This record gives sequence, structure tokens and C-alpha cells, in this order.
Amino acid sequence: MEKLGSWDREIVISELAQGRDLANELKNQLQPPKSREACGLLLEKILSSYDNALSLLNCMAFLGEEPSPINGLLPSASPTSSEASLDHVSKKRKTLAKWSKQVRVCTGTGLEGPLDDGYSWRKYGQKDILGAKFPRAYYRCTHQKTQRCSATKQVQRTDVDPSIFEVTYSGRHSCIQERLKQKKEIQRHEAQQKMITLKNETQELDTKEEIFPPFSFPSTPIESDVVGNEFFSEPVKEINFSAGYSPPFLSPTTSESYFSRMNDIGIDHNLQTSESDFIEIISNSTSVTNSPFGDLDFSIDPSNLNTCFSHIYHKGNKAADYLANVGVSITRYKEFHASELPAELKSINRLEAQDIPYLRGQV
DNA sequence: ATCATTTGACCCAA
DNA sequence: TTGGGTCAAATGAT
Repeated sequence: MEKLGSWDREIVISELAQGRDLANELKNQLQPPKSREACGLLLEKILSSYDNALSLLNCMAFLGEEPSPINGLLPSASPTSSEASLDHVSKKRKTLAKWSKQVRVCTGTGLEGPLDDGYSWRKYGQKDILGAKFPRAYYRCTHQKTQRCSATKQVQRTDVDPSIFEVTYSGRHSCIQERLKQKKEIQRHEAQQKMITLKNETQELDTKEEIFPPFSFPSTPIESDVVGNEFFSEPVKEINFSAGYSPPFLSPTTSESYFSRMNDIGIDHNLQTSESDFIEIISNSTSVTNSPFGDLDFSIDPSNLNTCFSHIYHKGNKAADYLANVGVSITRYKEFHASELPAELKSINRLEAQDIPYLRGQV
């Protein structure tokens, strides 16, 4: 009988943590109140995050000794738990585990709602169901043939509330996208842990800056070591991209450390978009642009950028050095805050090492 | 040309 | 026999 694997645990923890973070973000959005759309979108993401976590827990409960339905989730009527736990039907084709969840469609946001669950599916059928207003659609994993992935799902609009879809999953993914997804979830969790560590380190650095004021040359071996080792020479983790998957222009390591460091600098609460979304954006934009952070600047709220940049800029040499290394675009920032931009940055569109006064002589 | 979706036909368990 | 699930040819999209 299938047990709760470590990656399952990681994903559940990650989903719940994300839900918590999004809820916090929503709280911040409400004081002062922001757009209704932004709040609605956040609510959808929060609900989706909890849905995913609960689905996983429900699935695990179903596969385990005691199938106990979890709040809001509906274990499928077929196969029954007794059928699933008994193997005496050896002649019968082995029935796959099933689990359902209800997904609310978020209209007007451009999202496809229940169909976008992180996997790629191929529709292979649709049936009118007796007594149901809406037809049931049948999907199988896109990689069923190439990778023998047996995952399928059925999607049906509920009669009572057409904005809610019931999605019934059957079978587990055994394809590459599943493994990549697992890896991504684990990385996200690791990044969160790392963030906490780095935040603590930042507080130590803040204390040091009281001794070494901003915009001074690194004057001690200790400070240089901190800049060189802690900020820019982080060991590179190995990510193996399987055939058929094109790696992003920035390696996941780069993007991960980017956010870790952004958080390290202390601006995580000012970023409107979550770290995972950024990773998603980076991955998705590979075919569109070759420029690092090509479209990324448009994902950050300009008002937050203001805070980010002023915060980063005034943090001194380490932050400037860091920004120069990541090559952050400040086009968007300039559009909205040209008057507040430090003189050194006014004539440039992309922050480079030579744009940083303290680094100018070194490149 | 390739891949995805649509949809009527077919299969099979109940 | 019937309803639900799947197949596969036709069609559509890129």
C-alpha cells in the first residue's frame, strides 16, 4: 500500500505555506485596500493552494489504510474503498486510485481555471452524462504514449454552480513533468528555508553596516569575504534537464538564488508576485526572449519597485554589486519614479556593474 | 506537417 | 440493455 512519500510531504507543506503567504499578502492588500481584481486573484490562488494540499492529503488517506475524506473533498464513488483495498479481483483489470476536487473558475482573470493544474493534458473524449446538465470531458496525460504515463482526469461542470468544476483524477503521473514539478516544489520549500536563514544573516549585515556605512569600499577582508562568498559565489546546484525539456535562460539555481538574495536584502514583503510565480514566468518566457529578465520587470508593481530599489540602493556596496550581477532592468522603475531615481541611474535602462559608482573602476 | 480537439462508434461492466 | 469510458477518424489550429 502506498505510503506518504517525502516529496508528497514537501508539496503539502509547500502548498500550505504558500496559502499562508498569499493570505498574508491579501491582508496587506486590504490595508490600504487595492483593486477588487487583485484581491479576487489572490483569493483564487489561496483557494487553489489549499485545494491542492487537501487533494494530496485526501489522496494519501484514500490510498492508505483509512480512507477518510477531508473537508470539502469527495472520494470517488468508484472504486469503493473496499474494492481498492482488496486484491481478490485478480482477473479484473486493476482499478486505479481516484480522487476528486472541486475547482472554482475565476472568470475575467484570463485564467483557464480548472484546466490549468500544472500538467499538460490531452482531451480524448466527451460524454453527456445522464441527469447532468453539462457534459463530462475526459483527459489523459499528454505523455501517455511517449512515457507510459497513466494519469487521467475527468472534468465536469457542476449542476448547482456552473462556476465550479469537479475534477476527478485517476492514476499517478509517472512522466517527466511530474518529476520536474516535484523537484520544483521541493526547491521552493528549500528556498523558503533558505530565505529564513538569509534573513537572519541580513540582520547581522545590517548591524555591520552601522559600522561600515553604505557606499564605502570594502575595507576589511571579512567584508570582502561576505560579498564574494555569501552573495555571489554560492555553490551551483546540479539540475538535470531531461530530453525534451529546454532549460530556461537562467538556470533554476540562478533564479532561486536571485530571490533568496532579494529576500536577503529585505524586500520580500514588497514583491507583489510570489517567488514561485517568478520562476514560472522565467521558465515560460524562454521562447519569447533571450534577454535575462526580459519581461520580468512588468511583473513587479512599480510602487513596490520604488521601495525595492531605494532599499537596495541605499543598502550600499553589497546590494549594488549584487544588482549589477543580476542585471536588473530598471526601465519600469524609471517610468514611474524618474524624479526619485539616483542620478547615476537616470541615463541607463539596465543596471550594470559600470553603473554602480563603487564598482565603476573595477570593470 | 504535426499536434490537439471533436464526435460518433464501439466496448464492457452492471 | 444501458450508461459511462475509450477509440479513432475527421477536423481544426499552429
